[in-house]
Amino acid sequence: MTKKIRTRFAPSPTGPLHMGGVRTALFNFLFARKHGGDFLLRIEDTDQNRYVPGAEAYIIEALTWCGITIDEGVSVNGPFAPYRQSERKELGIYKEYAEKLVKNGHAYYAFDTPVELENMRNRLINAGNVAPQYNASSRVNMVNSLTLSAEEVTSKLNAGDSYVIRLKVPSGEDIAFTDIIRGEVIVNSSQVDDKVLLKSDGMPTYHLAHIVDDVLMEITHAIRGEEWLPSAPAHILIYRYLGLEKEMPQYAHLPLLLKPDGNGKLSKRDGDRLGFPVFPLNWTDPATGELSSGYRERGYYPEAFVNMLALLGWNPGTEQELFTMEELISQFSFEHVHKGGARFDPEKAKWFNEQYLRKQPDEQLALRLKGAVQNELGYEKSDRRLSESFLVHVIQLLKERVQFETEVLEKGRYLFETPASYDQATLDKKWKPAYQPFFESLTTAIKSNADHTATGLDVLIKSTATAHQLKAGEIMQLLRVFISGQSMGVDLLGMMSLLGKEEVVLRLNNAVQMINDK
RNA sequence: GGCCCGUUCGUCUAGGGGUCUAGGACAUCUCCCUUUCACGGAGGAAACACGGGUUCGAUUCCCGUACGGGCUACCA
Repeated sequence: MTKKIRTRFAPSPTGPLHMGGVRTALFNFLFARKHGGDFLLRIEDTDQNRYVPGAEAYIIEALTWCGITIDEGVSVNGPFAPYRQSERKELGIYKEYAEKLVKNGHAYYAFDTPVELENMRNRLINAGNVAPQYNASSRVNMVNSLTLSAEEVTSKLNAGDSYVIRLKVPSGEDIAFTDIIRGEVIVNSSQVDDKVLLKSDGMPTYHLAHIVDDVLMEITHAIRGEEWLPSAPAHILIYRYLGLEKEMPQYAHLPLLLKPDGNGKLSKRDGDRLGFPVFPLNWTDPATGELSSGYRERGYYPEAFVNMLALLGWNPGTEQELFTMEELISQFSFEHVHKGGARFDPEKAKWFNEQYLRKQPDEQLALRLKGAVQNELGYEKSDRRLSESFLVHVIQLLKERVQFETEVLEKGRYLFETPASYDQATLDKKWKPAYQPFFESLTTAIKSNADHTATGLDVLIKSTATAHQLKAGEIMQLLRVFISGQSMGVDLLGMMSLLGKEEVVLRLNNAVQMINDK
């Protein structure tokens, strides 16, 4: 009988969810869905000092925005509730497991004060040890249930002395485990310190908590970031000492997301520095009021964001680049997850958005554009520029020239507003007084012409040009500037047709007026 | 420093002993399309970190070196 696949994303609510965290959640989700399993969200709030209000809600909102649906967890509950470790602590489960380890001789009470720990480290450093550890060799000099008599320990415990429970890691023992992505990993236990399992405030550390919960929640695959690889051997040991090796999930350590430039992993600072979001959603730090921008507010489609993220460290083994969530689910596999870290490229992220923008139906883009136009330009409801036909036409003119919906109005402002100024460089370069009669008769011609379609205008402009012994090429650029104020932009004829006869005539008159005034 | 993990175009990556004259995408360059700018089309430049093995043959396997990353807390 094969167990039902169950994965979990278990973030710590210490701030907004980093895009690397979203990717970890995504891979957990994809793997679970692919195998018809469950995906859980567990909140690992065991560090009360780092707890940030609002972070948990942010995480849930971010995952929801991404389309990463949760089967069980803080937001939806489930058979293994509660899903918040601070609440699970009340169940006494962590202490129970920690004490079980003490009883079977694989963990011990340690009463050392912070000062004593500090002294120990300094002693070791002075002795030439670069990385001082609380381990098999140093613990013999410390205040713990291994060095104290049973009576002393009991009396300290009864007196309510502060203590932690540490894992008793043996020395010189090879610990091997199989990582789904990396294969066999072997570490000598001498490299592992006696990790704190239960803190003096009664809270478990991550090391103990994730194991207890993974077992209790019947997690089959623990998929997490590479930063956990060095402590994985300690986790293996805990499972072993708990007699739970058969229940141990398979571990998969994902490669990290690296900075677009320079060295190191992607951090919040890179976003500020290079001008791209590092977080899925906007986040305002409750303590400092500082705002970190999110992909959502930048105008990214969640589908584009997720697609981009999926391809950072994973590939389908084919040349396909655009995936729906369904396709990601059906094609995801650890065999195609990279081992090396992936440098994040903000340019490619934009490209993904552009691809998704083009897939949007014109009518929907127009509808959303309407909201933006109303907001910014505040037209009357009956204004022609708010009509669906006008807006859809705007979209058609601009759709393939932008990467974000917000750019439509930004780049196409002149489709809504009569220009207040004209591109001087083009005027200087192209304008000749001799052209004036042409523009005047073109204005008249347009005014009296019934056919205001792009092709109709094309014919009209060309014939008027011919009548003035001009070639179309000579005046087109000027016409563009007169109509839009700018030297470049959307298709000129399409733009004139969209604007309508009245507006075109108005703009042409304004332009000629402007020339005369100079 | 120690330990662990990694290393194919600038970037994300395909490829897992002969098919590699190393494929795709982003970015970049050139040309075409075009009234402009884009889009689109065509093309170009661009990579197996290095040194040893193993092998008839290594981008692919092994070992070193270099480089990069992570970890080295009563944080996760």
